[in-house]
Amino acid sequence: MSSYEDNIENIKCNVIHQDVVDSVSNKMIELDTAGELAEFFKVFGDSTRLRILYALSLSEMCVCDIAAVLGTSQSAISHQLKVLRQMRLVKYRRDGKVIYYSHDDEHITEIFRKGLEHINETK
Amino acid sequence: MSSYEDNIENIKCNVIHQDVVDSVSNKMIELDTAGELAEFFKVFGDSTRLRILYALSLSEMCVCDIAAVLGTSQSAISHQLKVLRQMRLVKYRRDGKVIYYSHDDEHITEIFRKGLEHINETK
DNA sequence: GACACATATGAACGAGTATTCATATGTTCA
DNA sequence: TGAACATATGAATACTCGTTCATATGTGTC
Repeated sequence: MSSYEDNIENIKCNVIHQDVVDSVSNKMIELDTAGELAEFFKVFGDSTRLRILYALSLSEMCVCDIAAVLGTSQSAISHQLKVLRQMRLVKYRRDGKVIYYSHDDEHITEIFRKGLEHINETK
Repeated sequence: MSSYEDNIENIKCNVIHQDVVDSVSNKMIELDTAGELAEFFKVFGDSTRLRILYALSLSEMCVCDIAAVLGTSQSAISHQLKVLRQMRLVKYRRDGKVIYYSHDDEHITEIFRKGLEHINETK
């Protein structure tokens, strides 16, 4: 049993193909852009938000109605609508006490469709 | 100051438009499906995974090369590749000691493109 | 102005998760 | 067989995030 502390530095990961690494690095997405993109997709990564977006693809709706359809508390819906608003995925209009939400992005439906295609294919 | 404990039940959220709620409920996405879809999009909600997927869209790569391009530890990359594998987003082939990863889904590029369109429009 | 109601929001709590560290597995080569 | 290396993985830690609870804000009505 030899002391492995001496050469612990050797137990690491080396670049195998420098040409591939260089080529990919040049065309690589910016770290900031990847961050923004991740933030965007993160919004779709929660079933409550997903269902809100789906419901709104069917009809403009007020907060109480969304809560009723999803069977979720008004507060939870409201918190999530704030996220969707900040991501510019939904817009709203006020009519008296009631606030109506609707989609604010034409990509949502397309992204949904691609996602559904994926999970249906891999079953 | 009256006791509000008596009618605290009244402070709640009521359905405003029963017709809309019924109509949307009928066409609503299944809870299970929404869950699966959320799990799928959750994968795109992390910048490390996003950058791995982006890198792989440019070229098939081994784990060490991916780590080099991203400037991340081999272990972190390996953990995330496991997630991507389980989601059937990447596949791999072994060549001796080296394992090469590549895309396993044609929807990835499309979904990326839609996401980028969104964040570019809302700037 | 007082009340009812639709919606928003801050704080707290619990659940989930990305990374790190240490180590295991699997393969090549001598 | 044993050293070297590419990759995988379990456990621990730190951080993020969704919901709940309590309450605030804003609007219409009497």
